[in-house]
Amino acid sequence: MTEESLAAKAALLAQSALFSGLDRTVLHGLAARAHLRRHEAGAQIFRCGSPGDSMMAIARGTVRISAMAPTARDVVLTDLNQGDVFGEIALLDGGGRSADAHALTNCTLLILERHAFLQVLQTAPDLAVRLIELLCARMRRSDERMMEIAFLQLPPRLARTLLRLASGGGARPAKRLAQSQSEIADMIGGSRENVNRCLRKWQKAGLIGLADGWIILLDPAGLARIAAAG
Amino acid sequence: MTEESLAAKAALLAQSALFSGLDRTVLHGLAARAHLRRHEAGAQIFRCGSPGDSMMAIARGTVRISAMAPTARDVVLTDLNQGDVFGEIALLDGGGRSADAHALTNCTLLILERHAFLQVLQTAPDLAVRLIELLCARMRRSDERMMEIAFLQLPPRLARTLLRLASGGGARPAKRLAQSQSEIADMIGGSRENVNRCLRKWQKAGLIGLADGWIILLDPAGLARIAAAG
DNA sequence: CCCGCGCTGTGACGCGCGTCACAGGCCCGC
DNA sequence: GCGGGCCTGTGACGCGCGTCACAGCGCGGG
Repeated sequence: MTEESLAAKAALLAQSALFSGLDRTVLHGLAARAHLRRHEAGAQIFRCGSPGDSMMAIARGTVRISAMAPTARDVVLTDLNQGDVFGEIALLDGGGRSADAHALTNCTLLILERHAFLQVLQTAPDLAVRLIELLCARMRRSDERMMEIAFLQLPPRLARTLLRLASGGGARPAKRLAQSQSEIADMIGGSRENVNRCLRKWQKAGLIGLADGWIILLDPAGLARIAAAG
Repeated sequence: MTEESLAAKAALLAQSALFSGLDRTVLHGLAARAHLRRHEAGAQIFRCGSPGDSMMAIARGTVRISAMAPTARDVVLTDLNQGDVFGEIALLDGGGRSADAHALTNCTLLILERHAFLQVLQTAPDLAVRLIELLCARMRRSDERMMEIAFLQLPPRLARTLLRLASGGGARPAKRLAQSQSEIADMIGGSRENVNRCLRKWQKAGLIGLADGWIILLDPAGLARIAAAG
């Protein structure tokens, strides 16, 4: 392994929220043990249940985490981009993967193996604290998601998702969303048809615009009102 | 604070999976900073959204964690007993409580404040690793729960819950469950009426027995088959 | 003793939403 | 230009399940 590739890997690691700002020696310790892997668009990265003894940080590209129902339809849990990290749960407790991951675009990942990672973890309390924070954040998102699914009807779930896509995705509140209606349906665990009906109703009400496959948020406050309803 | 109460608190802490087996000095460090609190049966311990800067370990009694819908009905997330620990998420990241907690029975809790806990955490890598394991386990349970809610109809959810109550609750697979049908309905996020209908159907099919408010598991394998179905 | 209250047990009804079926528009490759 | 994708758009239908309404039952208290 050359010095350059080591520095390059360290730089890639430092891009992710989990590792940024860590001590240089820790970063280099991780980088020395990490290796790169590429996946083509559409390729399976891992599947739910398979043994997982590594975690990944995304160096380039986007990865979709999804879960499959025993029967047919599956739900998109989240899409991850450069700097995001995934697969850490299976790595940490040595269990199987709890979801599927596949590459949405061509992408290159930094792979950290379990035993190597644990070695570094022992010597780096900062890293442990970061991990704890990461897991807490994951817990909260997961809980929130669960509440949504358990309590909310389809329209409020849809409204929340539109607002989330608008604010979370781009730099500042984008108002135009590119995702297809069936993609959105998968995200909220609903059917494409009902998403369509709901969107058209909101279009007629002037809350959103639909044109060229774009969804344009005209009245975010109105959507927020729907999102808050039972 | 007397020596006795310190040792007593340390002993109580050591009962919980999170702290058991930790270094004595760490345990005593935690115990010195912990204090006891009692709650009467039915009392609210904290509510969702309230600022949380402490975590609790249960010294005695049982605590119910539940989440309320914006509208009326609320779901029981879990019931915790002696040795279990809760409220750690809010403590760790300083955010608000993500659920409600109230005392099911009279109970006494060991309270650990945020700043005190973080102090100890800095100096105890073992504790950090334990915490990471705990959070991973929570994540997995939470994910599993989410999948259940998202994908399964009421009958398989009910079957899973019966089996879980039977195996998780007592020493070895208890076959008689004491919970009322409305309690079970709250656990699975369903209506009391439908739980009843489902149970009676299974009774007629010989899978379970219903007598005196007890639910008796006659054919766990049969229930498992239902639990596995879509 | 009787009233109230919490539990169980059942029928009727309605709504949300998944599913099927189908039509039209757009784009890309042969 | 023409066929086959993938998208949007809509009507019809059915099922699951929540809700309402009500009846019987055991138990503890005034």
